[in-house]
Amino acid sequence: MEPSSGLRERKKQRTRRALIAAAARLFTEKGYLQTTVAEIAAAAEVSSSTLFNYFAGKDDILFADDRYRLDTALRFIAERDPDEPPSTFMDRLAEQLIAAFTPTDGGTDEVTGIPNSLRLQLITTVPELQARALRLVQEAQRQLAEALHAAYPDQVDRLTAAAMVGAMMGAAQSARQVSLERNELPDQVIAATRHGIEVAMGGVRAAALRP
Amino acid sequence: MEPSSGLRERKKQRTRRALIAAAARLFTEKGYLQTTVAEIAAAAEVSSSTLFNYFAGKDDILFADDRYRLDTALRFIAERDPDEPPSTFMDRLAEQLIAAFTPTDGGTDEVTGIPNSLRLQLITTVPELQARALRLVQEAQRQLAEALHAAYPDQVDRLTAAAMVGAMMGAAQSARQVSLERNELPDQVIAATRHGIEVAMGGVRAAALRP
DNA sequence: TCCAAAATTACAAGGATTCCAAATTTGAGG
DNA sequence: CCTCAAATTTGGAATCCTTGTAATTTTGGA
Repeated sequence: MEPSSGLRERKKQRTRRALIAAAARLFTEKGYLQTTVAEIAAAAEVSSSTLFNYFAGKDDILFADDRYRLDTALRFIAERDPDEPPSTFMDRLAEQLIAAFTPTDGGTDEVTGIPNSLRLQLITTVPELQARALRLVQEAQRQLAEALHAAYPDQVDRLTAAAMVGAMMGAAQSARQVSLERNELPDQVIAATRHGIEVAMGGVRAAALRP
Repeated sequence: MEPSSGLRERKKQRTRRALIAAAARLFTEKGYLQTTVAEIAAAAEVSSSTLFNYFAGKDDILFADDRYRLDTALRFIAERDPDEPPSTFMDRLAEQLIAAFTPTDGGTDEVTGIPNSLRLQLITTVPELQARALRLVQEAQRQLAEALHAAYPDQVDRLTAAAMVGAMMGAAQSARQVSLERNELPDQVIAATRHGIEVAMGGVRAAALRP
């Protein structure tokens, strides 16, 4: 029982990547709605049944690596300096979130190899995918808030933690959206996101100081 | 051509209400996923085709009145006292949003007659409906931000308006969610929402004062 | 009463998703 | 190398949502 080495495991990873790659290619060529699950499976040389073994649905293929991103942020919170006060920590977390929101540029996802531009275009274009993305963000917020409370159990109660995370993420998203709708350049999108978080930070800092 | 009186129009409204009522009843009795579109149509004594004439999809039936709620908030912004400064206006808007978030209690929706408890339970339970609700919230935020900017074109730019609305709504939602997950009473849910908005207001007020 | 517009309907088709049982492949032990 | 149990894959049926179309019915006004 080799958990991460055996042939079986390697083959599974290869199939998984093949499915993601096939989906990305077809979505780019024909669009999301015009691509059928059967076509993706065929392009990856597996049956449709197998596709559903790997992903819960057509939309899940695009969000295959989301747990990875979230884990990065959760680790950032968990591994904080135990002596750092909440107020300055929130400032650093803000920077971290800005970085996480960055994938506006022309790169490709580290884990899945999906071009960020494709993902972004699909999320803003296809209602079904926008909805999926929003659900993931909400779940991420939940966990971030929980981690924040766990990091400062005596100084930040669950409710305040949720409010702080919600304010930061909500402001960041809204501001970012405005910039994206203006078709601004990546640098400007990041600046807009930063501005949004900065607006929220006014209240977040105050909440972090008042235990 | 009587726009809102004729028999034709009245009959349409009746059919619409019948569909919503049938859906609400069946969702309550058998659950959302277990209820088919055909069953809803049959219970309302129309064909499935007609159901799709009235609603874009099964999930839309539950959100039939959302435009109404949003319009209320938009009117609140549009009809502000032209001389009121942004900072105090935002305080009043905050109260307004808390009220809008209130439907936690045991009442039923004014427009559709759907019990708030049913809607809330379904939204938190069925992923598809949660996603739909989140998309509606995002769209509402967009319009609120636009209205806010329109109300104070010289003092609140679009980006800051979006950030303010995003922070308030994000914080309110997150905090409310925590309270709901604890199965708290309506009063406590409202208090939690208020707390969330209060956290966000710290930054929002500052942004409203800095033109 | 008669007509044109508006609604409703039946029906077919396409596609996502679930389920299940059969067939295949893999890993490990002998 | 051989064999077997477990893990994977697969084909295919079945259900349901959703869209599109063309026929039919209903409605309001002339």
